[in-house]
Amino acid sequence: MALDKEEMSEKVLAIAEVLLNEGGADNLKARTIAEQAGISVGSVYNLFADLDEVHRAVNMRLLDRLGATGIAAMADLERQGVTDVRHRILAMAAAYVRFVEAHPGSWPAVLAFNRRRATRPGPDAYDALLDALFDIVAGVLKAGDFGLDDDRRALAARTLWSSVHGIVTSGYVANSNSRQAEEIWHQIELLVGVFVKGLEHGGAFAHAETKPA
Amino acid sequence: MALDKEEMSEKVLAIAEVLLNEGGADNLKARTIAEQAGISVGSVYNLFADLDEVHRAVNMRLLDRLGATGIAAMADLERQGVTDVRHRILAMAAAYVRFVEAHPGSWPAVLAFNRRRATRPGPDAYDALLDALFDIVAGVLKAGDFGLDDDRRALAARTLWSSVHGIVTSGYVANSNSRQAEEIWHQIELLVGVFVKGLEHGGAFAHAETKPA
DNA sequence: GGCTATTTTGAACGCTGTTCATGAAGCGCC
DNA sequence: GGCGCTTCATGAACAGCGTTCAAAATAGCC
Repeated sequence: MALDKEEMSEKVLAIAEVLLNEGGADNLKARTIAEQAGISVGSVYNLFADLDEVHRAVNMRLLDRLGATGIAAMADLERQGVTDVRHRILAMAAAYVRFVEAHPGSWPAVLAFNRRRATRPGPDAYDALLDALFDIVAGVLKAGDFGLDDDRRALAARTLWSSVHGIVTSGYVANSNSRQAEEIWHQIELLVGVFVKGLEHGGAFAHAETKPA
Repeated sequence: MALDKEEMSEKVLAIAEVLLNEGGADNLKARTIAEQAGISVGSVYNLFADLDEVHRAVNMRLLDRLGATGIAAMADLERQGVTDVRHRILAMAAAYVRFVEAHPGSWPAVLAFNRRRATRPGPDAYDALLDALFDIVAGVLKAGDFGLDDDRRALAARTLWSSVHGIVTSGYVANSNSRQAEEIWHQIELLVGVFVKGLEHGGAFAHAETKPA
């Protein structure tokens, strides 16, 4: 009859996700969660060490889902036979933008989340999820033949990711006007355009080219 | 003898900046400010409407200083006779990175700061400062002749800014290892390299090129 | 001095995250 | 059923937060 421990945890996380999405990190309150889940405040702390762990768990779910939609977008292109690198990157970026738009409140919370209390040593599951996202982008870059070694391609993937990420967050920190959505997309189109063109013309090694002059 | 109202406000802001830098937004507490400034809690609220206004004011000071260092970096290059666009952009980015590194705690607070309580209509002083930063970048792009009209160049400036911004924040959200500083700089070098190369080869109009095919 | 306007004050309010003694509920065993 | 033991849910209680506001102190003026 009563919910399992794990079921209740998921219920709590679902509630937490809605709260985060509606009002950001400040809206994640232990008493609200308890009330909506039909349990007591103390029980929340029985399932999770503190609210930070709840927030962290919600973020991981979001990152996980983002990765899944990214892979799905890739699969779609594969099915359609799209091989053009620029198009594929744009499709990835579009998936990212859609995802962020679908989570207007909780995505800033994902970004602003400061995990300074984690155990010091080594990368955690959080970083693992981010790496998985990088790998997807790196896979797309692999398709285009830019004469990049593995290290340089991975660097390019991270750079591209960070840049798109910056465009999206810069745009959404401002106002969520309808014009902002256009602005974000224009920036992404320009970025991907110059990025691909730049890679084609060896811009990734601009430093080495300039030096011997 | 006693401090002027404005002097006290500046003292409060100086204290607030230190607090933000040391412990982020959570470390900005009314009672701490009052204690360190030698006044009572209520007096803080006499100078500022609430803590958000204090935070906002600190952020504005930081953005102001960032703009000043950017202009100073530009002037340095001018004096040295550096005209190469790539070098100038890299110098700008370097100034930005140094600034962020100099404010490890308060810079995330600037970015995460959500100004949703401001009066709805129109851009405020906050946006004006950000626009000033954009203009600096746009000025650098103007030097290079990429065949861009004003709108497109402004878009490219915003894109470049957002991308660098994304690289820096992505890098710093992770861990502040010494390796991270290198990673950030490698990403910036690659970004600027492909960006300039891409602009030189008309990558900013990749969409128009691809369509008629 | 006295009178008024202004400013400073800190106790008090309502909210927060978090804890923990208390009690209820399950469970195996006789 | 009765009993001991463990496990878990509970919500009052605590410390801390931002913010307010009646009262006290101060400043300004005649």
